[in-house]
Amino acid sequence: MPSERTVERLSLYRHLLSRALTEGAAHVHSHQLAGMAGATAAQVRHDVMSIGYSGTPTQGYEVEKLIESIGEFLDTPLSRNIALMGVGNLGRAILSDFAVRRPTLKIVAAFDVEPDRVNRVIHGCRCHSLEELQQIIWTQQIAIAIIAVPASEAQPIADTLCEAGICGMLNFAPVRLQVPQGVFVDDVNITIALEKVSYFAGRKALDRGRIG
Amino acid sequence: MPSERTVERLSLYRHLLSRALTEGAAHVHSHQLAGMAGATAAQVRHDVMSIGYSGTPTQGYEVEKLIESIGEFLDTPLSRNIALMGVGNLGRAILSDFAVRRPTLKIVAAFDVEPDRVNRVIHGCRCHSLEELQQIIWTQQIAIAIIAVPASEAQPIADTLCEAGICGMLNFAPVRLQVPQGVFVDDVNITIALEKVSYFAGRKALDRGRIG
DNA sequence: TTTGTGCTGTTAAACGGTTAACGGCGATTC
DNA sequence: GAATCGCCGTTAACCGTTTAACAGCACAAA
Ligand SMILES: NC(=O)c1ccc[n+]([C@@H]2O[C@H](COP(=O)([O-])OP(=O)(O)OC[C@H]3O[C@@H](n4cnc5c(N)ncnc54)[C@H](O)[C@@H]3O)[C@@H](O)[C@H]2O)c1
Ligand SMILES: NC(=O)c1ccc[n+]([C@@H]2O[C@H](COP(=O)([O-])OP(=O)(O)OC[C@H]3O[C@@H](n4cnc5c(N)ncnc54)[C@H](O)[C@@H]3O)[C@@H](O)[C@H]2O)c1
Repeated sequence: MPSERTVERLSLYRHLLSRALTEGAAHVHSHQLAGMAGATAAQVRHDVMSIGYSGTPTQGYEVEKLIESIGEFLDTPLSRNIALMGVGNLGRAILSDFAVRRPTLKIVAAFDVEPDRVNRVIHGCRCHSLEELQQIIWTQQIAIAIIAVPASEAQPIADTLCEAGICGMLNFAPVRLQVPQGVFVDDVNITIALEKVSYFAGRKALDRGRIG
Repeated sequence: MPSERTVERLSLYRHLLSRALTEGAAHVHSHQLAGMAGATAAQVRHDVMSIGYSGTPTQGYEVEKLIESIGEFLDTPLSRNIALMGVGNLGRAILSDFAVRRPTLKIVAAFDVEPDRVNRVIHGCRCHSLEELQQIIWTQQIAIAIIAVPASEAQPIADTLCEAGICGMLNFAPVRLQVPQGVFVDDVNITIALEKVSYFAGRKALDRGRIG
């Protein structure tokens, strides 16, 4: 039962390792990976141990094998298919980002209410009307949804998604969604993140004598 | 010295309280605020105590006063002015969001290298060339920056910002930035967030018998 | 005025996560 | 082949955060 933070780090490790692999690295030491990830060597070793992989002394971890082990641990029995709810400014930005990069997860369907968006292909992803939601989620085996609709629509959309059998959501709307147990929700709130940065930047600046 | 989590919750409280205020609520109880924020009543009381505000028994917290107290605690001596680096898909989405909503922080200047974006006003925010960076950061008293440039440009941009005296950054590029001590960086990585959702959604679904 | 109720403020305990320490082993070198 | 070095795996301690428990008080009702 790993913590959320541990899962986040493992995901980060995998991305860093994939990049290192393309740069020709066959082995990495715990302190090297820690340096890339902004963690400590002890934490890396602890995380790696928790997924059951083992490196060798003096050689470190085999990059390819470690990537594979993280995948076996992180990649769930759920399908990798994602639905995007709301193809507005943020939704289109996310689609464009996924079109360029190729993560382990894939956005296979988008949904919107605007008639001029429905049935169009945006950044390689088809946009559907909400009536098709249930059927497409079933046929495409979609388990995860990204919520990028206006705040007032977020809860109704979440309800619909839960009824359709969605298991997890990444919510960008500044609302705390009410979902039944068994559905996982993670919030991304840029305003809160900015206020956090502002607070700690101010404190750090005071310590450094930049201001005050 | 509050933790990052505490600051995030305080910021969330303030937004919830502001909304409650517009809906006519003059007082709130700890368990009510906890319900809105997805926390526990004990945690709310603990957080409120940490900022030095006190409510009254049977009445709870005065919404307006509590908002004010959170503001006195969170709002740093830093100016509320933010710079946006990179006016691409994500940058424009963020600008449009800030143009609609009115948070405590404000994006007062944007920067890009594309000639057709420079000197144009996008969602009410003027886009400048990088040559003007240092001067505008000084004259506009900008302390915080949002990084929405391609991954390959993120570190150079971060270096430039640090030299210009920026105290904090919110980084959307999938790179871990190297910055001097005294500069606070927070990362928002959508891919990692999605993988986290996928992992825990899969686990929860297993527990609920939705799959497997 | 007096009593009762339910909330807050505070302190303490429990929990989880991070960090440190150390034994063991593989590789390398002499 | 032996010894040395350095890194990994594991356990334990430490620290911080969350959670719980309780005393005190303000308001309402009688
Ligand atoms: N733009 C950003 O950078 C940003 C940042 C943080 C949070 N957010 C949040 O993300 C959400 C979307 O932001 P945006 O800037 O893309 O807004 P937007 O208005 O540009 O886009 C919203 C889209 O959702 C569609 N929509 C409306 N109701 C719908 C429904 N019931 N079902 C499906 N689609 C529906 C609209 O047609 C529109 O295309 C908002 O809640 C916003 O607060 C945005
Ligand atoms: N689009 C998303 O939803 C999303 C999500 C997560 C992360 N990201 C990350 O955010 C960053 C931006 O994403 P995007 O989709 O907006 O990319 P984009 O290519 O659409 O926009 C990047 C912008 O940065 C500008 N730019 C390039 N070099 C610059 C420099 N040196 N200084 C200033 N501006 C410069 C470009 O001209 C362009 O306008 C990327 O690192 C991306 O990986 C994007």
